[in-house]
Amino acid sequence: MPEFTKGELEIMQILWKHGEMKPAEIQEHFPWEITNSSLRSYLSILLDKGHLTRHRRGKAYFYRPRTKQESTFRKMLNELTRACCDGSVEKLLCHLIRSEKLSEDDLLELKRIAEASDEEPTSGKEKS
Amino acid sequence: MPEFTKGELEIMQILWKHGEMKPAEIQEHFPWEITNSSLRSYLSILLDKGHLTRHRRGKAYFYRPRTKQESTFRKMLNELTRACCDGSVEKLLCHLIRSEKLSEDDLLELKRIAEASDEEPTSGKEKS
DNA sequence: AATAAAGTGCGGTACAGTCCGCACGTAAAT
DNA sequence: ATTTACGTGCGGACTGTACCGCACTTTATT
Repeated sequence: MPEFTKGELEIMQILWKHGEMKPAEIQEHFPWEITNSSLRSYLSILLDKGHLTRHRRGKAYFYRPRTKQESTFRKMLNELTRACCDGSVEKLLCHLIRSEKLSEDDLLELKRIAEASDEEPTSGKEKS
Repeated sequence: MPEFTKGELEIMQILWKHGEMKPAEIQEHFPWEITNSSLRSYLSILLDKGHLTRHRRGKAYFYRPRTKQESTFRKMLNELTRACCDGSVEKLLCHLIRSEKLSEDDLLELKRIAEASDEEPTSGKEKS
């Protein structure tokens, strides 16, 4: 149960970004060509799964996300960590830093964030 | 084309960890109950997709990963970043740090790694 | 009230993913 | 050479995903 299929995830992204939309609007923002029909198939599946709500306004339904981007992020991150980093967040960080995805600026930013969070730990999990 | 399906990814994990195994061995390490038959279905799919090689030893085939864990990591990370962090690695880092997944020790480690990579950038991507 | 435009519900096809049984091959043991 | 144990190949069933057309409903327009 990988939370979302490819198409479903696309829709969630668009909705997370724009907040509330009707099918035709989502269709316009969709990253590839798709008919309104297909799009609405996804929408009703997401509705069934409980990831979306909708309510009528005018003659169309407007869809709104019920599942938070944040919680999806965590699930995907957990999966990634489990699958490719043997469940270790440390390995994840190492991979991340060695992955060439980070620019010089990112590294400095990272250091800054780490120091800030280190000094003022608002949500740090205790390990010892 | 999400690279691997759930079942396929499980097998890749096991193989990444143990290096080379025959079906019966993989089956034992599989995280849930599955028949040898089903398992082998996955294996032949992975073989077709080119993610695995196999060669006979005794009367059984031994399977070995052809696709690297590292490259899978990158693809999954890209997808995660795109889907939940608007494509920004910075946001990914923020999410990560605020996600309560990191312990105090992790943060210190993070700072250490960041400093090390900062001083000796072996694979840093230029941004400016 | 008739029409046009916009939107919905429903159903349907095609293919991928998951799961399995069974007949056949192979190699060692008797 | 026959049996037994282990392993493989093949094909099948069932479910989910991706995708779409069409008939119907609703609202605004004239």
